[in-house]
Amino acid sequence: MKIEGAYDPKLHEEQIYKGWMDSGYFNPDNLPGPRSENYIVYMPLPNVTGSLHMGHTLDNTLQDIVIRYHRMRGYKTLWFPGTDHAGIATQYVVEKQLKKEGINRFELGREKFIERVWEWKKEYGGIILSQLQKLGCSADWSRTRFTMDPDYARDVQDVFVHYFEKGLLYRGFRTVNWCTRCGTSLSELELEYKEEETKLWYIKYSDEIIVATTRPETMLGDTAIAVNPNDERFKKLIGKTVVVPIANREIPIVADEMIDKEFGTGMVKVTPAHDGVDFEIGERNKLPMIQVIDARGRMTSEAGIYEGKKTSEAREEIIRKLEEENKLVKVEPYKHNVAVCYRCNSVIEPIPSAQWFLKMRGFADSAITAVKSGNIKIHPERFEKPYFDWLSNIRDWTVSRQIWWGHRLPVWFCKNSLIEEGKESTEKDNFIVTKEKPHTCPFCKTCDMEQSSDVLDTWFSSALWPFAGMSDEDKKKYYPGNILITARDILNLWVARMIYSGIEFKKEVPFKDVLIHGTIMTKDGKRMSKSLGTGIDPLQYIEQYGADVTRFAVIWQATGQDIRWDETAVIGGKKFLNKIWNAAKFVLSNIQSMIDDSEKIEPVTEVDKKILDGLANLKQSVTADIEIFEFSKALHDIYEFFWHSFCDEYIEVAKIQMQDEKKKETTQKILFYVLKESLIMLHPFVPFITEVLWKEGIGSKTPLIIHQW
RNA sequence: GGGCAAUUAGCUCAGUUGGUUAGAGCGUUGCAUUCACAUUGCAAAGGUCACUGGUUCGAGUCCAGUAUUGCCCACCA
Repeated sequence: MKIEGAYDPKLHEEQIYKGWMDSGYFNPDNLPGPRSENYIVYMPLPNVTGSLHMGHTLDNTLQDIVIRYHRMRGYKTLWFPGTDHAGIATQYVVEKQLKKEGINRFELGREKFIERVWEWKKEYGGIILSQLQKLGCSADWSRTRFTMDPDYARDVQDVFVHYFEKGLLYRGFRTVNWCTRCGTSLSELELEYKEEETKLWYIKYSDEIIVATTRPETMLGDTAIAVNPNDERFKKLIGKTVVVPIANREIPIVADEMIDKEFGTGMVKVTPAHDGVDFEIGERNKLPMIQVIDARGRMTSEAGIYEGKKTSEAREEIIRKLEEENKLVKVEPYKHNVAVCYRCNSVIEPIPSAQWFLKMRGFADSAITAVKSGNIKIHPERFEKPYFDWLSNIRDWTVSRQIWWGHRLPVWFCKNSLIEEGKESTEKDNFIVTKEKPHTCPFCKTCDMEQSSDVLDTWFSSALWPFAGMSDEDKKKYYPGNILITARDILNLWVARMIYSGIEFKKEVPFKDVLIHGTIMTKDGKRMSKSLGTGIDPLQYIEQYGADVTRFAVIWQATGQDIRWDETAVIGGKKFLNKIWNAAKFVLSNIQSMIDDSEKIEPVTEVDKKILDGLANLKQSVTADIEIFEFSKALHDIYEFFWHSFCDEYIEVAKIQMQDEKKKETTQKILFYVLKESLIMLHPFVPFITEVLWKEGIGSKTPLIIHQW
């Protein structure tokens, strides 16, 4: 009983955490008791480049609550931690580092560059995980995985080969979203949109044909004009041809349902090589592709005299030329969204290239069924709608990336039958898919084959997180999990992909519940962002007030809606911890020896009865609330009970009751009992202070972390 | 263009299936107390529950519409 002074988290948190680590109780294999039932959580992978922000703090505190609660409830609990290699993001970070040294990755070469990334990972890659430990997260760190670990990589390659052999993965030459800075393709989920003030140029192709465009420079790659088949004005034009100005090429006029009669003139220039929609129109109408912009964002030789110029330069010159030729009939100011790379913010250029695609229809259906059938429940339910919408309209997923940091494709090309660049075959006539490097080339029988230089989209590997890279035993024992807790922005990007991957490879959904929590924003309702300088650093709170206060402040506000961060919740947390500490100090200094509370306490007075009833009711409601993920409500209720019912009312009366020899013993028992039970209920929320009081105040030999709820 | 959410005390938010004087944290005001805690206690002030209409004996709570704000999705070039 050495609870003295005021509570100082700095004196305890590190030591308490070490005690937990040493106990081994984060690992389900070390937990005492029968524990027949699993409770498993797969941590949403933080990027290896990450640093703890408010989003992580909320997300991981919630996960820690469910883990700690179920551990105390006697489950075999396992929280799988790890980091994501975050292909583009990490490559970008290391490239910036190189830039400071005055070199770029091409000068270094692929192998040396990857070595540098590994070095970077070794030095900084553990930061986010150690920050989660500071927060008190009770994940099983002995099972930490990294999505580029050898075991993980092997599983990723198996999956690739599996998809290919099932005919679900194909190579195609298509117009894809391309980041000219990163030099890679991107999936639609990796794009962000930025509003841009631009112009809509009306260009006259002939007297009858005028089109409106925001990108005049792509006209050099036009291979058709399209109109809506139901547009009476232009029906007579369908099937005729027209000459593209400047390029002087004859192109057909085609019909396509996709064309909006109301927009612009109702006629559209079709550039299959440089626009996703146009590519599809091109496919439907069997139009050729003419690539006028290259992978670096410069005009190609197909652009004639504009070859080598940046698209912006080419645009200006083309507009000038059109004016000279009287082909520019109107210019309107126009506002629209341009796609930018989610990592480097560069404008996305759709260009045609050979990529690998995963057929999504079947997977999407299985992911839809998993939720519709109730095998997986999404909370709150309203998030089911965007999930279904996205999966219903899904397109094949571009899984290849032209960067260096990532899982290299297990694809091998014959060196002697390589096909002209930009015209790669989509047939299996010059490559094979296999995990091991082949001994002899099946095509030319002489070369030693060359591995594809592409790597996989990062999400291809994170989609396998609930099982990839685990030991064979863990794969059997610790799948499926129970719940996935995350923010809404990765519901499709990641959660949906884990669901169908789990069904495909484990024949069972990876978790039963998906809990989507609110997003933490600034007090003004702005998104917290490092680059905008609007972020609030949770580490600063942990440093100043301790992890418990930080967790308290986050949960206190996490009611399910988005959170406008309220600084005063931190003050509230700090006061509450002080209250807990002092109440414990009072109770423990007013009892002579440790009380055996195993026998039922018989209340003597009305207040005795009231507090015991209150406690019993609280326990019931808190338990129920945690089960339905109402963590904030549970915390508010404990707070209310502990502060007002216990401290303000009971303890005050107890001071008087303890003067009376007839009531003294019962009062002491109740004080002790209510304190103990309160610590138990508070533990998942504020684990450090409760464990300190449990160990040093109550003097329990077994830690609170495994004490029965 | 479509969808979702929010609008309740000065600030940030609760308010379950419609039912007596609408709650909390922080802040404000007054009083008290060095007896676990001034990181305290007691008390108080402060709200036409965005607006309009409807259902009902009764609505912050249900329905319709309006306004404002935020988020997401979308192939209007």
